[in-house]
Amino acid sequence: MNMPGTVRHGSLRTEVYQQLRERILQGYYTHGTTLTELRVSHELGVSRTPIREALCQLELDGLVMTTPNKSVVVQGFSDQDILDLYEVRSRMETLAAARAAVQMTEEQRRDLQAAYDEEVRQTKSQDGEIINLQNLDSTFHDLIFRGSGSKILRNILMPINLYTQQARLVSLSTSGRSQKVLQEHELILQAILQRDSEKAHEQMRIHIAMAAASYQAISRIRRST
Amino acid sequence: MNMPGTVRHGSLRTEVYQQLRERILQGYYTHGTTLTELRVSHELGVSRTPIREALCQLELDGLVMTTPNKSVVVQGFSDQDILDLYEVRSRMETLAAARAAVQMTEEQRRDLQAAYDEEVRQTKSQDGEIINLQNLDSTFHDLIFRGSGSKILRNILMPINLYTQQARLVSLSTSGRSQKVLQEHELILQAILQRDSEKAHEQMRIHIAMAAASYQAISRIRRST
DNA sequence: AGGTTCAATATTGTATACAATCACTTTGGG
DNA sequence: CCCAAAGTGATTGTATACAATATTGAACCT
Repeated sequence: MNMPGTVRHGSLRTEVYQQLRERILQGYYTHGTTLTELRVSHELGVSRTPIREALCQLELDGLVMTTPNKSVVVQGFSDQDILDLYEVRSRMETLAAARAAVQMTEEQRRDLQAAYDEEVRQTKSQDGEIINLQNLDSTFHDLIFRGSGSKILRNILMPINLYTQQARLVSLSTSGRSQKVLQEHELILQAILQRDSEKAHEQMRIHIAMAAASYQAISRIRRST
Repeated sequence: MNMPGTVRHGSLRTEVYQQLRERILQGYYTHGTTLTELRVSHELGVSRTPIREALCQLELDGLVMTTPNKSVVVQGFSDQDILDLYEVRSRMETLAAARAAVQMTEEQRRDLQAAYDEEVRQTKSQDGEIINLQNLDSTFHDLIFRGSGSKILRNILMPINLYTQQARLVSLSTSGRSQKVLQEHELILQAILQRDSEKAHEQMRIHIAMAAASYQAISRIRRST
């Protein structure tokens, strides 16, 4: 991939995978687009091999559909899919938070606190880009389900967390939402630090319900225009 | 893959993926085993290309861990992982069942009924192999989360359903469990056919709790021997 | 004119060749 | 004798060549 100046983390395959995922999630490749290996290969400036491997992974994510001997077609997420995503997240992340409150190591607790502090800093500063908040939000949730001590939960929530990016971009760009996210995160953090499973569960439920409502409100407006 | 007489469904990649997944789930490749591409390539009699692609997918499933320029190492599932799996399934499949009760089309309802009928037939007949019941059980659950109308739920539960195979093999081999599974499935089926979301939710919760308890009891015995 | 067949072309599926990287051994110096 | 460093073998990462399959379009028949 022709990106001089950037350092390659991991293999080309990984990079292509992330690149394609981002392009689908951000709507660059829309639903129904057929991706021929050669075309993508030219677009990204690498050979077909890493492209194919990345597409295999996207297939498992459900972001593309592949049928043997045919080109892969982009699936993407509809607004309804995003809402379904919140429904699933509500059930899974509440579980993760409840477990994290009990299971997290001291180091993981410190990391979570640090992630929250960074969120506060970025939100206060005027040069806080949306993209930063997006990533910090993502990291906060990431730390929690990593701290749940459940490999299964981690495996399920990791991709879901990525998909949520699409919704975060919309959600966080509305005025006031980032402030609210911060408050909700604080309550979750407190509950986890206090090792209060039930409270962590409940605060996470509220947080995700709020996020879902926020997204729904915006997508309704967007659709009517 | 040198399997004369067998018809190839889909590509080599898919077949290798399924083969490797099965081998890991059935404990042929145990936790910590390093899989070099060349070795697997020789074992299955295909070139490295489809092997690599299959390994990419297994990585996303969390069944193997890959680090750049190093061999992939098998992760597999511990007993604790299996129990965590039931915890997740309980939350996700109850949701799927509740949604399916309302969302399923008439055709999907007929298919579910047919799947249940087949389970009854196989359970009654003496030549009912465990492997058949395993697959029928899997199919029953598959139909439900496909009928939930949520792409996200489907994407999450499909791999989980596969992983549950490992637990089903253990669980269904205990005397009486298959009869109980049948009864529980009947109650779920009824609730869905009656379009009773709450009942479907509750019956699914009970079903999975029973399965979890059954697995836990067995794994405890197995560990003590 | 419309449909069908067959050939040409494009695209995927697989194998292999080559480059980059890693792990291990062995050799040279202190 | 021990440690360091280069070299060697093994293994992954990438690219490309070839085979199998699908798609397209044009010519031919009805």
